[in-house]
Amino acid sequence: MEFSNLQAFKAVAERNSFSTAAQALGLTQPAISKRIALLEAELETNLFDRLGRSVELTEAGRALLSHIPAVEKSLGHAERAVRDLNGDVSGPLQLATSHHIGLHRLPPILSSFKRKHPHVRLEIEFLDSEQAYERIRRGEIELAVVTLAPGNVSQLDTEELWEDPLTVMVAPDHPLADRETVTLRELSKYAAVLPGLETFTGRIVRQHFAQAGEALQLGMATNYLETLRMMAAVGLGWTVLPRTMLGEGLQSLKLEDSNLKRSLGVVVHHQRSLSRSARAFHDLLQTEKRSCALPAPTV
Amino acid sequence: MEFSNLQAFKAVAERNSFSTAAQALGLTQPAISKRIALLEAELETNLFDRLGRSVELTEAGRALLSHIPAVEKSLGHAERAVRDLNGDVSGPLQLATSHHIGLHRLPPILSSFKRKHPHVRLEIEFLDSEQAYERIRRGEIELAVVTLAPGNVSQLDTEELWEDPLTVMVAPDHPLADRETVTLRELSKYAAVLPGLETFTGRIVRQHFAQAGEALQLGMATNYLETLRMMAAVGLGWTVLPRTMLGEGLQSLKLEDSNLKRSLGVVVHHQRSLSRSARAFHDLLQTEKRSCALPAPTV
DNA sequence: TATTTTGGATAAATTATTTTTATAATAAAA
DNA sequence: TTTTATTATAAAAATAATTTATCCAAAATA
Repeated sequence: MEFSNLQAFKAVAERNSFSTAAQALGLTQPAISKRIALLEAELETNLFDRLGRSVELTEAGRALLSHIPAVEKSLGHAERAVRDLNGDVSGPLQLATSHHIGLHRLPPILSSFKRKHPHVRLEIEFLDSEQAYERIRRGEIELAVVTLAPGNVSQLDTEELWEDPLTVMVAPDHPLADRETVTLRELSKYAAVLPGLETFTGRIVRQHFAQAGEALQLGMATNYLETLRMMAAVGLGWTVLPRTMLGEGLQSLKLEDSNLKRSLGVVVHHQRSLSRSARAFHDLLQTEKRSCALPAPTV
Repeated sequence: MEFSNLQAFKAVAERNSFSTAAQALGLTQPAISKRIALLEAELETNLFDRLGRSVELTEAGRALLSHIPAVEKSLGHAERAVRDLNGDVSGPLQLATSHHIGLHRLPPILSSFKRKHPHVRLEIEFLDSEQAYERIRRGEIELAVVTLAPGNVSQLDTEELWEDPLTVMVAPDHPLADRETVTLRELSKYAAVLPGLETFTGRIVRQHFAQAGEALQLGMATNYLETLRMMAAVGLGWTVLPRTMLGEGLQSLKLEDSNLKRSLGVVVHHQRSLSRSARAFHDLLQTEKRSCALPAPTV
């Protein structure tokens, strides 16, 4: 029971005529005859009585005709459901981000998105960058706004949204506090509090020291930058934080021989297609990036 | 959106694989690829993400899949409705008959039919034979059990069920009452009460007289045989009635030179197919005819 | 990292199906 | 009876679907 044959059947039933139905469908009369014959063979019963000059539904034909609207309706709904995805954006949006980005970068974007697409239910998960990468890879989350890994990562597409300069920070009573500039070697003499290895930020700093052949005196580590900042402020050691987090109780030290930075950006799967809501969010991020070459907000 | 393509889509979605879906449907993998491509072109959207080794529904695909059961259901119902016509007989049965047949011949058949097919709603219409013929011809009624027209009638199929011998009847006080036999010429001298021209019974009698070149003295006519019988009984004239209606207050006269008879039978359209209930009734009539070569019931 | 394996896409050839053209058959209308 | 209108049918043509063979990309394996 192909749908096109049912349509032919309906056209004939509505006109009690094969030939005018054929005209209406832009086909020839024998084509209609064949389609009806196909249905009749499939259902093993006649659908029309062939009276001399016209044609009339049989009992079986009437039974079938009465079900055509339901079939059309169900098919119409199915098509509608698919096409409606191009209309108003709705449905859930699974989004991962870091506490830091969620706190300092995303709020204006989220509120603008919520205004534009009020029917999207935002499901935000706070994760380390690496965890986020892994969940995107597995398709468990559509989109992440996190610290980008240096270099390319297989199966993922990334796009930088913000350059986030990092800077060394110490408490005002730290021995290095009044220095204009410091070297990595000098820093390596003092205790450090840094983000864990499972964050790209932590890896960036460590890699930097490793390349210079300098060791690190690691104190306790946490991935939550606000906490890190607090630990540095109470004097547990020097740390590296986004310059934008500079503020009361900490002062920044300029590195003599290099500068540190990380990229914040959006990560998606390279093959999986995005849901409408994810695509909308992705698009919004890009326009924000272009329009707002503004300085990042302070803490 | 042909149904077979939707089935292919469903098969792929259930397995996240084109090739195993192909196996399941007894087709090759490229055939499935093409069917999915057709759907995707029609809906102007991808239904699957082609990940390296497997395949996964897109948002559009998920939307479509959720509607497949409804489509299957509506199509299943349609097919079911047609096929169920071969099961239990039900629905309305439009049947025409004459008062006489309805009163004297049909009751046992109707009750047997009702017992066999309790779900059929009998819609009986009492009509003159000619009216019944016309309504059958127009397809307004499926089946009639009436006096059959002499000879063939275009567009209709008839089948005799009972031979109904007719006889001349008079009241006991009629001048011809004590005669053993009468001739048409003798009858033509007396007033007659006969069924109208619109009944075949009336026409049979008139034709008989016309062939013999004899005139008829017609009194008032009615088509309702019971009334005719009453009129003859009270002395309004001689009449012709089924021999089975002979009884108190009337006596029959044997015609010297001929004998009159009519056929009672069933009439259907020669091309239109009968509904299940009509076919069942038609079949029952034929078996009754064969089994009951019994004498007809008396008044 | 290189190689093999797996699964989908694609092109060409083949096969099936559908459609058309032309004609027959039939019944209704003139 | 002839004409006309309608569907059925056969053969040819056109179209569509399927298969075969091959390619390509991504994963798995060595």
